[in-house]
Amino acid sequence: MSAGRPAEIEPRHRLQVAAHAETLEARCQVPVYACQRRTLLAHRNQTLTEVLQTMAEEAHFCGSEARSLAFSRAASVLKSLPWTVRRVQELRSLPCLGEHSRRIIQEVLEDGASAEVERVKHSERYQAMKVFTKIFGVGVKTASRWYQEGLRTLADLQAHRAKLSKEQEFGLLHYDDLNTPVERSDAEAISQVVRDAVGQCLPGASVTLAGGFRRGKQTGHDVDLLLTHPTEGQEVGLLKKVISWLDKQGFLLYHSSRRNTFQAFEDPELWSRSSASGMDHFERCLSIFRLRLPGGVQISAGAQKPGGAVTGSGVSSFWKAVRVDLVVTPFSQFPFALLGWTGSKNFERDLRRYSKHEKKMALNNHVLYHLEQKIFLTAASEEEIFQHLDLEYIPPEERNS
DNA sequence: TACCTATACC
DNA sequence: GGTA
DNA sequence: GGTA
Ligand SMILES: Nc1nc2c(ncn2[C@H]2C[C@H](O)[C@@H](COP(=O)(O)OP(=O)(O)OP(=O)(O)O)O2)c(=O)[nH]1
Ligand SMILES: [Mg+2]
Ligand SMILES: [Mg+2]
Repeated sequence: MSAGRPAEIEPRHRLQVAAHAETLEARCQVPVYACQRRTLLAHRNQTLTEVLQTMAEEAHFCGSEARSLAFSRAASVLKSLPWTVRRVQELRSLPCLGEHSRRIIQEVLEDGASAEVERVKHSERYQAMKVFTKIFGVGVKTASRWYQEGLRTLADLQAHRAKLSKEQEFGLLHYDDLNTPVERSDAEAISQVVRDAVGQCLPGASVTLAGGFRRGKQTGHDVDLLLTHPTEGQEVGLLKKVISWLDKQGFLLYHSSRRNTFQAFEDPELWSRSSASGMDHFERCLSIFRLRLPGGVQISAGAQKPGGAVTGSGVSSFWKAVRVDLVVTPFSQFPFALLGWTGSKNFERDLRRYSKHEKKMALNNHVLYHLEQKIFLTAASEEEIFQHLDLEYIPPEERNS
């Protein structure tokens, strides 16, 4: 003031929060692919990622998969940031955040909420679609058709006597259980039961907890388990035995096995499968476990659910239904299966997109193939797959993209 | 304007 | 059309 | 919806 002119700006003059964010923004060049980023479960932009995920879900409900993907990627980028976004300017150099995502973020930063997101959340269609798609066996198409027909609630479905598939019958019967978060302790209990089964069926075989729990999540929508045996070929036929053991012991409410006859392909473009030759390797089972609850615990029952006492809601059950995915894999493919089944889904998609576009390689749950050299790249661990792709290794806990 | 992950099975 |  |  006494000098009669603005002072030279020194670092100590800057607001620390903004300065910090700007420094980080300038220093961090956020990569476009999720598989190049480290994304922990706990992050600093929860409110913003939630609104973007709502937009992704709404797009999904409208059948706009590409739009859904775009909002989902935008959310994923914010999850990986080492700072809390406080001003929209901090988004300048970030990938996957375009006009629409920025506008929504700006609204939330300035007003605490986005009018558009609030409208979506309160819309009749969004709410009904959410209820219907939470039924196991019901996707957007079916939910959308029911909504079109004027149905809005689970009670409407029952009254309307809507035609249901076997899966949907099950999904409706166990609606509450299957939409109750699975606890890590539940996942561990189920893993142990499967370990016991596997120990009986094939000594030496292993059981590995994958999916969200391997990434460090405390709860999940299901339990993903990988089975293998260190001697290639020994795993053939394992799933059938394990299912039969579990069923005999009364652990299974439902199971649907699929023989995944995926085979090495001669023609690179033809990822052929050989149904002939009893060489069907990959075996999968989507099941619903009957998990015993510690004494007294109960989950409210919807319709007439066969889990304890009878009738009405708030009725005591002595067990709950839990979705369990079992996958048997030959030892040589185990690292690919583990990588593929650990997720997150965003991480998987970008691993595959990166492989194709940056490395001219094709990745799936079984193999990594070099499209030009026309060779399969073998791997004895997840680390080796990242090495083939010239990617820094990202541990499971940092794949929560 | 093309692309957006992968893909067999129920 | 739905499942991971 | 966002990127190349
Ligand atoms: N390639 C591919 N992998 C998928 C897809 N959906 C899921 N996965 C993979 C990545 C997931 O982490 C893993 C297990 O799928 P889940 O649906 O059980 O998800 P996750 O365990 O991550 O979360 P959850 O807590 O079970 O909801 O399988 C998909 O559409 N494509
Ligand atoms: Mg899971
Ligand atoms: Mg699963």
